[in-house]
Amino acid sequence: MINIVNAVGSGNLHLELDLEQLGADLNVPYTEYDPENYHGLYVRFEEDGPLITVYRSGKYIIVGSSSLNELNETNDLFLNCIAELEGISIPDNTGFSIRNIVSTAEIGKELNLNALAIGLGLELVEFEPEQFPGLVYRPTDHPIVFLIFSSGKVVITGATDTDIATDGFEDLQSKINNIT
DNA sequence: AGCGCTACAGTGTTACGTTAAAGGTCTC
DNA sequence: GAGACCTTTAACGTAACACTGTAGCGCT
Repeated sequence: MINIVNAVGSGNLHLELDLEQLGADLNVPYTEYDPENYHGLYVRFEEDGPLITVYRSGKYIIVGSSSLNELNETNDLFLNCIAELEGISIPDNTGFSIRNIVSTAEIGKELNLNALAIGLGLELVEFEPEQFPGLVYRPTDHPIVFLIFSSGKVVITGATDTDIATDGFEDLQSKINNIT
């Protein structure tokens, strides 16, 4: 069982945007544009909600959603707000898609990371406890990366679909059971 | 003419900033 | 004890670098 903690998606409005003007015109409670600090316009619908970063090219990124539903709802809200603006028409296909899902899971037992590193294959593993306490595992059969901790907790990142993360984690569990 | 050095242009790479989780280490 | 930092991942555009190639100059 995996638990999504962060979903990242991106899309394209296919419009050249004046970010300063857009930030002023958008009917959104939180916007921030400080080109001296960063060249993207930050947009939020809630103080602690997902963050939308909009670029001059019309491309945008949404980060910080704790579910795919929240990610898609935020995208819809954003597009509706843009569509309300005078002189801007939103294309039918913004190409919005999920780019990265970060999730957590639990193996359910304490792990010996040194033994696990050998069992998983040293060429697929990075483990430098003096630098970072988690073991980084990049399986060849799944397009994801695992951060595995001695407590048995696991962070799964790089997935573009929940099925990819779930399948990868189930595979990891069975590998760990064979090793330990 | 040929070589070596310097200066500049152009290209390529990297960091930035954002988000989230995990747990160890360090500073205050 | 609290908080920051370390690591990973993805997207994005810009700035700051590093690096390479070329041109020009001076010396032998």
